[in-house]
Amino acid sequence: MNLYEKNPPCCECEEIHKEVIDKKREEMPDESTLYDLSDFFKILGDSTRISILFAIDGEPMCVCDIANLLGMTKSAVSHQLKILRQSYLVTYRKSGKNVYYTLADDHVRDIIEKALDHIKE
Amino acid sequence: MNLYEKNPPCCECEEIHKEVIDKKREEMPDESTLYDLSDFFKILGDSTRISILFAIDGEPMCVCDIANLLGMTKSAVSHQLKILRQSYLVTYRKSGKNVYYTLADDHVRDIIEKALDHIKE
DNA sequence: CCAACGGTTGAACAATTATTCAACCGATAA
DNA sequence: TTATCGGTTGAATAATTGTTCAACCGTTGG
Repeated sequence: MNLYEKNPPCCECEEIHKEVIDKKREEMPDESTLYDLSDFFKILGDSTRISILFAIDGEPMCVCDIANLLGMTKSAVSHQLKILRQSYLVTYRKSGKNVYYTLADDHVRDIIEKALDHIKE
Repeated sequence: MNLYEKNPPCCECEEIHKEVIDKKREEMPDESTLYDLSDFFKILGDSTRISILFAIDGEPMCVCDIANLLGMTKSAVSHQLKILRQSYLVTYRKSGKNVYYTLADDHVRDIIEKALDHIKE
């Protein structure tokens, strides 16, 4: 029997419980969903971005104020805001020389709230 | 007036809305909470770990089966399982030569479920 | 018009991190 | 006891990523 055909080169061990594997494979979300999910969590997985999200929750803040609040440079804040913008987690409104950022919707707040419950136990 | 005293060296801009900054500063969670939160999301921010969590949801799986299901080496899976263990997201049970992993509690499932709702819209 | 300021951006650098590789441990079966 | 197999681990490598730096854009006020 050809072992190579049974096991792809990436996996050096046998299938121990084939039925379990087959069942699980059906239940798994498709690959793109898994990537979207982890990408979403990756955005929240940075203390700077989490801090920004808390800061702009409720009343909008301009970049300069966020930078002052968090003790960071405008540049660093702006870079992170760009990532949050591209992920649709924040929205902004321009007013004169300032740009005011706030949370895009309540969805994210809920998830962060749930995670807060989790880490507090 | 001494600019340096007003603005720490890390921040090159003025405080535009001092009242807003002061108010926000009071409302912010303490720093350790922000780090714990981002650390938690960091764990979920990897497609391999998310895949593992989906795989071992419900019926427990041994490392070898997980590796086969995901097309990865035992080693890579084991490394990620260690991280998930240290974060108390998974538990395990030894049985002979095998180690069976499953979700530690329903909390994580809820958060992932909420995130799934978010990215699907 | 032009200088000043808030904000953005790209490149470079530094730090973090996921996977590979090889060696190892423990339990099982011969 | 010894060989085998599932699983773990540490070091090394490769890839990803956050911050800094410098330059730039658009708006405002002199």
